[in-house]
Amino acid sequence: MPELKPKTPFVAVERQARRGHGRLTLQDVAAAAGVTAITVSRFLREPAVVAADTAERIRAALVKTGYVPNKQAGLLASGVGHIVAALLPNLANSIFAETAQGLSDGLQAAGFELLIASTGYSLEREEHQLRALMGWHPAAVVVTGRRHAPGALKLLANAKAAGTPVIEIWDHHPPEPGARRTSFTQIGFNHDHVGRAMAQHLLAAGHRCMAYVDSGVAEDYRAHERGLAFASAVREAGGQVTVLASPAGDAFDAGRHVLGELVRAGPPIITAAAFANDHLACGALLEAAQRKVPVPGRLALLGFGDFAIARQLSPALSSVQLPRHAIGTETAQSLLNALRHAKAAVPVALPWTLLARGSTAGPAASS
Amino acid sequence: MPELKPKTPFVAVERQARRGHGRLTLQDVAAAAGVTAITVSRFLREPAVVAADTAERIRAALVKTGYVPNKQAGLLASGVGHIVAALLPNLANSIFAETAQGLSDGLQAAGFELLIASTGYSLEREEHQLRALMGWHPAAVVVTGRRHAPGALKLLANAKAAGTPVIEIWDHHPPEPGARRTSFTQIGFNHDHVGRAMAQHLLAAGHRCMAYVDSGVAEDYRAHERGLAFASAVREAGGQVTVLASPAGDAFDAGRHVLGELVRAGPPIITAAAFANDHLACGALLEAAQRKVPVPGRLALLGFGDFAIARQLSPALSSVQLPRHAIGTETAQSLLNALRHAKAAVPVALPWTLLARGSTAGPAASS
DNA sequence: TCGGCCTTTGTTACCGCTAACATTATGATC
DNA sequence: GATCATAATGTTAGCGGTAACAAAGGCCGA
Repeated sequence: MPELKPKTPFVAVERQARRGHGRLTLQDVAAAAGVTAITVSRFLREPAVVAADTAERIRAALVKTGYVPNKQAGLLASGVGHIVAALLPNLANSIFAETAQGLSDGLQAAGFELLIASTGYSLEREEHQLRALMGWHPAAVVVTGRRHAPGALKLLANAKAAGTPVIEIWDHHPPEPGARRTSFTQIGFNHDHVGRAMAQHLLAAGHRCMAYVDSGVAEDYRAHERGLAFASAVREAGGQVTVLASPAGDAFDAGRHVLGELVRAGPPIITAAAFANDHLACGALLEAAQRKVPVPGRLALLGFGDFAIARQLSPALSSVQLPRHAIGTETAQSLLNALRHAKAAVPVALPWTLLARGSTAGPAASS
Repeated sequence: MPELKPKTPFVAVERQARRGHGRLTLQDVAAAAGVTAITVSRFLREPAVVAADTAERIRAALVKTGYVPNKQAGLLASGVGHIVAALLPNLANSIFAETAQGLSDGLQAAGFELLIASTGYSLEREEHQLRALMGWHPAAVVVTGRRHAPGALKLLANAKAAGTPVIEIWDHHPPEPGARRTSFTQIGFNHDHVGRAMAQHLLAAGHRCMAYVDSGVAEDYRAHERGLAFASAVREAGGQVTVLASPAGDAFDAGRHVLGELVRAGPPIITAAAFANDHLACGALLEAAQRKVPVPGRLALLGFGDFAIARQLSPALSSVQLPRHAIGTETAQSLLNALRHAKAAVPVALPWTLLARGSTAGPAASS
């Protein structure tokens, strides 16, 4: 039966065929199994629908050829993808690294992949990265914090409008009164609350004159926000607050350096300090030990983040334990649910705990 | 057989059109600019080739529509992509987090994206993740270490054969004599050398009876390898070595726990210990301080990794400084070069430094 | 013997973009 | 002004899959 292919353009200039990119395709597998591409495609997605013996041949062909499906093509054709794009300020910072790990853990189990980029806390870079990531048409987008460049905001709003879940992590904050912007699902905690709780903790111990040591990263608005809330709470209670900026560079060293300023300050002398993160606080704690500044007797120290080292020092550093890993896993869960049920992801306020340890123990030295 | 299937059925049942996935396409932009899709496509890739006024109209159309190119489609059509797939044991571990950050830094500048996954040190999970990542047809693949499951090895070999650079990071080791496997580009350092250097350092300080405290992660072959090399070197010099496994869980706590075993051991008593990482060593150092075990007088401690905390303690912890971040950036460089010149990535042995600090200072207590 | 229904497989078109080739407008050359 | 190189844009086909539809064959009851 000579295949007469009726309408072949006779002359047909035999245009230079654009050869494949050299990879194995469904066609190859299909040929090896004696079926057509669509049957293999079906087998891969829903093995039950192909006949048992065909399935067996396909299975063999898959193994023999070592076929790896091209997800670009699959996504293009079906419109459903399995990429989640995530933007974090920094991957090296233990705080975000654990969140990334949590995300990865939660997503991998469900067969999603993580396309990740870091912004270095810069909104400009965030927008740029976001634009690049959106090109992959991710199934969901995860960004850090609720502040974004206008262009980024537009991209996110578009994505949301197109049904792509958009989640803001590491924050959980009521919308600003004036702001007229699309709201996205937030998974994290309220930094104002944490700042106030830090203040309460120190006030309860009898401190009146305190300091907040801000992060060395100027763009870390969350640390700044905690500082503002801390200061408000202290002032409302009739206390005084100094806000110190910590130098850039190694955070332990920065903390050590800040300790000098803290003990030198006054009158009135500062009897307690809250820090933007545990590394700063640990640096100060270590420096205090070296200078024989009694902690908490002369100066109480309160960290943020409960890094592993915090409880190892003596006195142990009081700190705020955060759902670092949980932010990642919760985000993954929320996101997967949203995708499964085609509804918006639900926001989650995650719990944090202020752990009172030695560095803020007992009533303040009234000295 | 229903001979020749003539041609189009005239009436053409107006088959349900498979509408687009709702996103903006090149067509839309082209329409807005009064040109065809290909012209916009060209403009995006090589602005110089379109006429100045056309370019202006296209630019306007792009802004107006807020177009984001579909990279799946682009990659499918052109075969050139900008995804780099990376597999790391763990993203939360500061050691790999910094490498991830380095990779991200190096790649983002060149417009590449990072598709990342973690293996939890499991070769099985590695193979699984790798298979998933390969489906995106990445421009390059980065894996950690030189040990892989057979299936993973096959995938990597296929990728390499297809011209995709494959890089193994965090290791740099001559091929095993017997092993018949494709060799991949390695960027990292030789763990045997480090293990031996650690031994030399302690031997030089006069220690004869020592311990190596292995990682709590059984699958971390590199830590194990350093331990073996350490033990060999010590024994070759006539010393004795005990290898201790550290308990799983928090590494500081594990280190604290191990310290008890170290001081209890003997006779002959152990006068120096090398650790699989700085967290373990710091735990031991802190515990020693608490128990009033003189360091290095009674017991010298040597870490690995030079984590930020190491030099903050007193005595400061001697440790091995690693190119954590550089492994990432070097890998990115090597990979970009390889892609640009279509040749294999060059392997790189990166430098490390043993930093002698207080915890191993002076000649050993001869006691 | 026939049609109806189900199971299994195949055909066609299309996802959004780009390589290769084709075409048209423009200017330079003789 | 005819010829040809050049610049700018358009046309067609195809990347590797999948949705929608179609068809072939088996089984069944009437």
